[in-house]
Amino acid sequence: MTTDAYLADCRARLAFDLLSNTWNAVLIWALREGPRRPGELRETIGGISPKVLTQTLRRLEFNGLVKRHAYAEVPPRVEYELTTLGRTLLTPIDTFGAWAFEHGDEVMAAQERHDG
Amino acid sequence: MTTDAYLADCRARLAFDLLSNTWNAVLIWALREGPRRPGELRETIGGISPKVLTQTLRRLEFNGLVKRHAYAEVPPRVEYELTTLGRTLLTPIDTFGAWAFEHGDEVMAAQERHDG
DNA sequence: CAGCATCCCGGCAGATACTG
DNA sequence: CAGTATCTGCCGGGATGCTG
Repeated sequence: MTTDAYLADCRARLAFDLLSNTWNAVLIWALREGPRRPGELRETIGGISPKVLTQTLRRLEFNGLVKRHAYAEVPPRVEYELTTLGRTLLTPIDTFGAWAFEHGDEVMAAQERHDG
Repeated sequence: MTTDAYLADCRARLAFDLLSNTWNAVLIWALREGPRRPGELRETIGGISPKVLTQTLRRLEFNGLVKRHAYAEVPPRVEYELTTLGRTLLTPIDTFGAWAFEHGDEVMAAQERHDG
């Protein structure tokens, strides 16, 4: 354990706030192999509306995790790419993915148990 | 990277949903060393209201991450404790804590940059 | 002390329609 | 195709007061 405290105003909170949205982690992961266009992202992810996609990407851009590239063409072309900082989140995200892969069943079982 | 895909309906979403609340990760971390009473938790964490504390603990209990022990005493005494499943989340949480410790400044710098 | 009931607020997300 | 504007609903979070 590297963090000795974890309180209300702890800096560690920052990392969770970054991924506390429905799509943030999904988009970072979808961008892991390089620049992608919004259309591509919508197709590969599925279930995300164009508005929410833009909204989420801009939020990531605001936090310095994603860089936006706009090309003056017709029809317009835009690409989003992970920044160096954004790329450093891939490993932590994968840690949680691995956890879910291993323990997801237990969580769902507990949920169903408390339903009845 | 252990997860090959990360889409809208991916199981990895489960892990982020678990920690997508303001206090979930904070409470798990605060319980890492053993059972704690609500009063203790409020004191060590700070900035969380009694209602939200109970609300969050019950949510964790629902997901099988925390166990609640109630003792029939006067005044009433209650303790919350991490389950085996809940304890498996400590390492992933610490991964993010370490990330925030290392990259928190960069995120805050990016935020302030996009403000002006 | 632990916890519930109530009311309120803000942000995320979804659906839809429209602009360049 | 990319993005915006608007409206809507929902849930988490906070404040307050009351009960056992």
